[in-house]
Amino acid sequence: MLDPVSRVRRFNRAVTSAVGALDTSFLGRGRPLGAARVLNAIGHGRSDVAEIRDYLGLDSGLMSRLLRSLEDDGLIETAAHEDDARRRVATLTRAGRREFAAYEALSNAQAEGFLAQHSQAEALLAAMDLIASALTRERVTLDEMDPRSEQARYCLGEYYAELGRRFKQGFDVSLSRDPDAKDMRRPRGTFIVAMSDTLPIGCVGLKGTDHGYAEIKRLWVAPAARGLRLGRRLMDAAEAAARGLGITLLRLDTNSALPEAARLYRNTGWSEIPRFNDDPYPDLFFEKRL
Amino acid sequence: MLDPVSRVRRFNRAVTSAVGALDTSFLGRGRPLGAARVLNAIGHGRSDVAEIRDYLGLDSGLMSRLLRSLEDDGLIETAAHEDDARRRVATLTRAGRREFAAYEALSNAQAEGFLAQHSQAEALLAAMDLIASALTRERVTLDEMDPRSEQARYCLGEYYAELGRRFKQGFDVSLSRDPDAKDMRRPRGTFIVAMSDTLPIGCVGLKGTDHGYAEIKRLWVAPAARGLRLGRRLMDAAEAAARGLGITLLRLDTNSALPEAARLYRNTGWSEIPRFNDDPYPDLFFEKRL
DNA sequence: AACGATATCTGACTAAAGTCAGATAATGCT
DNA sequence: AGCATTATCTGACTTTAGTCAGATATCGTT
Repeated sequence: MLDPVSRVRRFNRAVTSAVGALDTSFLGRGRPLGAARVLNAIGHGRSDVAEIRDYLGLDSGLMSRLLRSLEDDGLIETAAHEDDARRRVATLTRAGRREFAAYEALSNAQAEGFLAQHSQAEALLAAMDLIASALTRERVTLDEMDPRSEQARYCLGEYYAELGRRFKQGFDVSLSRDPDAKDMRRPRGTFIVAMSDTLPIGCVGLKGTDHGYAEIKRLWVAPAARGLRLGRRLMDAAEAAARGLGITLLRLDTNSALPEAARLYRNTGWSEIPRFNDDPYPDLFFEKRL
Repeated sequence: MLDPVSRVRRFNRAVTSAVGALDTSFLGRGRPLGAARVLNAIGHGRSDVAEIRDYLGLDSGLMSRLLRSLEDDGLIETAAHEDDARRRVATLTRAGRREFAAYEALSNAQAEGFLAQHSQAEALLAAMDLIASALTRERVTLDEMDPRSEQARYCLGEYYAELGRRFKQGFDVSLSRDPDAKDMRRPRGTFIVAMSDTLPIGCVGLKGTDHGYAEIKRLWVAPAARGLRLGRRLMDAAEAAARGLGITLLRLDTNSALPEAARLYRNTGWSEIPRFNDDPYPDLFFEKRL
């Protein structure tokens, strides 16, 4: 009754019946599931018909009919794409926005109801994040973003908070050599955020310098996404970006309070070097030639 | 992007598409999903037709047709129920058992594959247990069981292991006043196990004594099921059982290293009393008059 | 302008799931 | 024995989802 496979299967059973209930809640507004899914995809900002079709995995004939039925109900309007008249874009009408809002309210109420049942919501949410990340593992995208973007700032905030917990003396960004955002933008460097669905779950910065090397900074993976080898993927992406920018030498600093990071560096071709800056926090320094 | 409701909804999206994949894997054997679900329900020991219908939420006409199609394929046999000839019971034929085993193998392989992708399987399993318990919360049953049953012994083992972790000096059952199994059986007492699906997730013992009171022993809730107010449900059930046995006074001992337990007792009408035994582990003693 | 590629739409289909009104037979109760 | 109730089955439907082969219009390229 305790072997791992049984536990996964128990989870599958629990979730299958819960999803069934979720689907029927989508049916609560007298519309077949397929049409409801298309309406919601449009409401969530997917306007391109081909994109929706791809996202929902629908046949083009079926997709076309679902669009017609939503159009007949006065919920959406379609028009030719402005750059390419073969493609169509769908937008919600006023009635469609109302209907979409009703679906959103249903979904939110359902989620709130679930949370309200549970007295330790934070543990439950952490577990949900972990599982959602594991399930969407192969759909995690690594996107170059501005280090000042909302997603990047979220990652950095979590990163600093974690350093604060893990360093005995805490962590104060202002004492550390905080990289300038412009050093982590092309062409000097870049900043990469790992996105799972709409949630940022990791980041890494490539910071250009004037000393003949670039630095890797702010490598972070959300607790809920650990174990998916995302750190390695982020490092690979940062190195690839560095190569693309013509950078041939990378350096980084880290702290022995973060042993999993040092392990990753040692396993991926980095070698330890003497201290190369006077930042008070790091006590380990690495270099890698590309 | 971080509010609890969004996190729940992200989980729902992740799980919905994963369940879709799980469903299509069930289609891998050239049988419609409905028939496959009925076959699997029978394979998992649900023989009563009405019970399967209820479990899968099927219309009686549809159910009947699915049974016929499985019968035509030679996978099941149906017969009248021995107590009530209106009801029918379904059993797998030899070919049906083979087919069911093939589905089981598919499910197991799928679960194993999922675990293998993840390098921190234990954290993932703990998260799955937690969520499965939360989702099946309203389907948790409290069953009176023999304290020597497999489920009871599993709970007790976990309970002792947890005491070992939480007490500074560890925990050795043989030093404690281990209640005799027969004191936790009717009519002297009882033992109640909380079952979620097939997994025991909590227990409590009611131990009869010859001193004019009964004792509550071995209250335990699995870590994955905390926050569901299961401790309170178990205590309520134990008190109800005590009332049914004509018991009017309950006592229990506990340890201040288990603050959540003491909080529960104080909030549910128990009052602290002086030490009433010489067990080395407890340092807090409670009493409740029914 | 011609031509192959692409995006969508339409018509004609099938499979699966689900609904509903009886029919049939067994049961429990008076 | 009579009668309402219950469990299942059957026939006749509808809805939803999905498939596939063209038709139509547009695009990019030559």
